[in-house]
Amino acid sequence: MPRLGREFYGRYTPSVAKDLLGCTLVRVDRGRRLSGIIVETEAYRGSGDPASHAYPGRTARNAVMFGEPGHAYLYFIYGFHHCLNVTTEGHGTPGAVLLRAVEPSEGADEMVRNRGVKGGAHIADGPGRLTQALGIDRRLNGEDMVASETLFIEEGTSPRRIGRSSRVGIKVATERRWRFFVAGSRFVSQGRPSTPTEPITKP
DNA sequence: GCAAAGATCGGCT
DNA sequence: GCCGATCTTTGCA
Repeated sequence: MPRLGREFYGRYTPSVAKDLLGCTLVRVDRGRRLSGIIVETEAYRGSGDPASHAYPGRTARNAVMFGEPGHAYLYFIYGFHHCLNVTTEGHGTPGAVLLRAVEPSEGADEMVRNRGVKGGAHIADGPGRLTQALGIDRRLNGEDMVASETLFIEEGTSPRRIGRSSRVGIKVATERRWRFFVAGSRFVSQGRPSTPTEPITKP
């Protein structure tokens, strides 16, 4: 499948987050292709979104969010985990979509090894698990996912039923339901409510 | 300089 | 369900 282009990412962030469901995240690690179908995302914007890293303004860490859409924004959290985002919007408006879970596709055996846990469950259902499974860390911060040979996203088929909820792990702006997931998928990180899709309204 | 909080995970009760 | 691990970034003195 062709990969997503700049124009896909350069849109209203919650729309990008929703449209990424069903697309394939690809990581080429030491010559091997690892991939998974995106089943859960969250949208983060800038001013007006207190839950976003970009809310207080541009800093050294969040600079990528203020740049060109389609780049990887990676940060280290809780002393243990990396989180992978793709930047959105552009033209001075910060935005990023947090990739929270994928359904393992190519190279699932290596993902299990990367995770280093027993059993086949919980391979990439959570932002920290996802990056560990695919061998992604901060060295890829700023990577241009439109042109990169090692980290990019390919087109896919939009899932039939999409659920949405408040974002996970935040304490502010919980009224915004900017977490999107494939309804009924057992690969999402938590909760499988059968919430129907609603139109996305701009603030 | 220093203190505090953080878009989490895994193990244990 | 609760708790501890571990470290980066940021804000304020």
